[in-house]
Amino acid sequence: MSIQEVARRAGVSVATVSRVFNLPDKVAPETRALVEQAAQDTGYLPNASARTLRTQRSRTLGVVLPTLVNPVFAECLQGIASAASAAGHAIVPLTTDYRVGHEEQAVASLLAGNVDGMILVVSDPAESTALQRLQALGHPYVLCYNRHSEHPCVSVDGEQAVAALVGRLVQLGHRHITMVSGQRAASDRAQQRCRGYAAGMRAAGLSPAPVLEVPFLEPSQHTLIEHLRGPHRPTALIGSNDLLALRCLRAARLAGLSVPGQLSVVGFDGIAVGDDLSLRLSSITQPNAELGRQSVEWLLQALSEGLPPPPSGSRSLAHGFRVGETCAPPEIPLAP
Amino acid sequence: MSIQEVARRAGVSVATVSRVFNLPDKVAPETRALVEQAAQDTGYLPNASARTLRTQRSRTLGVVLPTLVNPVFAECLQGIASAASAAGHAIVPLTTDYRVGHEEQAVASLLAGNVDGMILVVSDPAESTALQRLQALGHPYVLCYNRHSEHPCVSVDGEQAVAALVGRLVQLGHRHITMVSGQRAASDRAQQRCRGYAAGMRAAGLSPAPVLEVPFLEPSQHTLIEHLRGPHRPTALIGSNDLLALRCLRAARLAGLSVPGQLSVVGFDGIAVGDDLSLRLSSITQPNAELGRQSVEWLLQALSEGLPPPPSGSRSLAHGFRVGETCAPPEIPLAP
DNA sequence: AGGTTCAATGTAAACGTTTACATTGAACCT
DNA sequence: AGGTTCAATGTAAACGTTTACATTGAACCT
Repeated sequence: MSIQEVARRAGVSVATVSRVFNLPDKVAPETRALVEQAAQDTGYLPNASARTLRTQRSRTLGVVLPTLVNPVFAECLQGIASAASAAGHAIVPLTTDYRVGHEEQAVASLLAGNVDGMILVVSDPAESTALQRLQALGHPYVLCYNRHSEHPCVSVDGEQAVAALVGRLVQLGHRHITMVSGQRAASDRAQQRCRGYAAGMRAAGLSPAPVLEVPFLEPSQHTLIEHLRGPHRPTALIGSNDLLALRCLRAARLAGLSVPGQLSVVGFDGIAVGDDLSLRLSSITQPNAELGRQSVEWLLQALSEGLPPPPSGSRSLAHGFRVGETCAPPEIPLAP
Repeated sequence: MSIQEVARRAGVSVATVSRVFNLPDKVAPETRALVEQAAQDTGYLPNASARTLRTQRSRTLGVVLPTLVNPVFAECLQGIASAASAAGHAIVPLTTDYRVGHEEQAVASLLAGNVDGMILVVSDPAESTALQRLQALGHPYVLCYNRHSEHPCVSVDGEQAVAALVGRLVQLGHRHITMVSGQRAASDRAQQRCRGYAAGMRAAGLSPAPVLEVPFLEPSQHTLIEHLRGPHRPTALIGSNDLLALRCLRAARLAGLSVPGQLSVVGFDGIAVGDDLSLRLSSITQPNAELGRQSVEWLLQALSEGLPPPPSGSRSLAHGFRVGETCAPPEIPLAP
C-alpha cells in the first residue's frame, strides 16, 4: 500500500509511480497502464501526510465558526465544504461557541495542523488577537460575515440592509419599531445591524428606541414579553438574527398578540427553516452557502498566486428580502 | 520553526526537544525550561504531517454525515467535535447529501487522508459498499443513528419509540393517525420508524394506514394538504423527523386546520429549534450531541486498544419525549 | 557514420518528526 | 578504588512522498 509496493509490482521506480499520479502525461501510456493496474490491485492511495510533508501543501482549509447549531453557519459551512471538495481540498471546521479565547485556540491548532489557509467568522475583527497573529505570520485567511477594512472579508452589508428594512416597515405604516439583539457587543454583525436600525429610523424622521437585548442562551422569553406588554409597545420587531426572530414570534404568542396583525416580526439571515414555519418568517436573507463558496474561491485563488488575500479585495454580497407572512401593515394605525 | 531550529537555540539535540513535547518527565527540569523558552521564542509548533508520517497516527477522525442543513446532524456534529477536541483530535467532516455514491467517495477520501477512525451516518448499513470496504480493511469506525447487528452502532431505537408514541396518541383519543415520511427507502431510520408506527397501531388494535411519502426536497405542501382535506383525514400526524413535522404544521395551516385542536403533530429528533417555535413542537427527542459524543468515546477507546469497535458493543441510547404544544386530544371525537 | 535532441525513466535527497539504541557520567555500591 | 546502575542526552534511521538531476537510448539531424 506504499508507493514502493506499487513500484515493485509494476516493475518501475517510485518516481514513475509518483508521476502517474501527479504528471500523468510525462509517462508513456503503456507504463501508465501498468502502474494504474498495480495501484488498482493493491488499493493504493497516496499517503496524504507524506505528500504534505514533502510539498508543504496540505490541500486542507481550516474553518473557524461560532457554532453549527445556528443554521446560518451550518448553511455557510455546507457552501464551504462543497466548494472546497470540488477543488480537491478537505476542511477542518472548529467552533468557538462565541468565545474569543476559543478563537485563538482554534487558530493555533489549525496552524499546527498545517492548513493551507483559513476561513473564519470571528466575534469582532477589530479586537481579535487571533487575526493579528495570522496577519503577522502572513498566513492566508478570509473572513466570512465579518466586515472590516483591514481584513479580507466576504460579507453582506447588514447596516444598509436593516436601514432599508426600517424604511419598508415605515412605509407599511409602522412607527414603533424595536430592534431585538443578543448581546450586542458580542459581534460586529449585531452592532452593524443595530446601527442600521438607528440610521433607518433617523432617515424616516423617527427617533430610534433603545435596542432590546435579550440573553441568547436563556430560554426564557421574559424580557421580550415584558416589552410587548409594556407602555411602549412596538408594532414591529426586528430580530438581529432569525433565531431571535423565532423567539419574538413565540413571545408574541405568549403575550397574546397576533402576528402579523398586532405585531410584525422580521428576522435577519434567511435560514432555510424559516421557509417551513406555519407562518413563513419574513427576513432579510443572506446567501449563506454562497458566502462560504466565495470565501473558498478567493482563498484558493490567492493560495495559487502565493499571496494572502488582500483586504482591498473584500467582497460585499447583496442581501435579499423574504417577504414571508410575519410582516404586514399594523392592524390599527396608532394615533399620532 | 522546525524542531531543528528549536534544538539549536536551546543547545540540545532534536531528540530532547521532541521529548519535551512528548515525554516531558524524561528530561531534566532545567533542560526542559530551556527548550520551552526556545519553543516560545520561535513560536514553534510540531508539524502534524511529520508526526503523523512517523507515528502512523493522525489524531484525526473522519465524519460522514448526510447533511448539515438538517439540525439533527449539526447538533450531533457539535457533540462529535467537542468530544474529539477534548481528546486532542481533529475532525474532518464530509457530507453526502443522502447520496450513496458520495458515501463511498467520502470514505475513500478519508482513507487517503489518514484518519485514525471514522464516524458515519449512512443511508442504509445493509446496502453500504462503503462499510463493506471499511470492514474488509479492518479500519475502525462507528455508525451513528444507524442500527444494524453486524456493525458497531450508537443509536436510538426508533421503532420502539414510535410504537410507544402511537400508544400515547391512542390514549389521548386518536384513532386516525398517519405516518409521514420522506422517501422511506432512503434510510434505515425512516424504515424503522415506519415499522414502529405499524407495530404501535396493531398493538392498539388499529390497522395502520399507508405511510404518506412526501418528496423531501420539493417545497410544495401539495401531497400533505390533499391528504388533510381528503376523506380519510387523520387527527394526528407523526413526522418521521422534525423537519417533516414542521412541514406538517405548515400544511395544517394551509389546509385551514387548527393545531392541536383539529390536528396533532408530533415529530422525531428533538432539534433545538423546535423549542423556540410559536407552538413548541411535540417530538420524540434523541440526545443528538450525546450520540456524537459516545461515538467518539467508543471509537477512541477502541483505537487505544488497537482493535476496531466490535458490533457487539453497540449502544442504544434512550429517547425522550418533548411534550410541546402541537399535540393534544382530538377536539371532536370522531364517530365510530 | 557520428552528433544532437528529447522523451522516458531512474537515483537519491529532502520534508520534520519520533524512537530504538548508544553514549556519557554522576551516584551509589562493595 | 573499581564496578554497577541509571538518569539524561545524543545519533541516526525511518515514516512515504516529490522532484532536481542524471541516465538511457531512439529518432532525427548533417
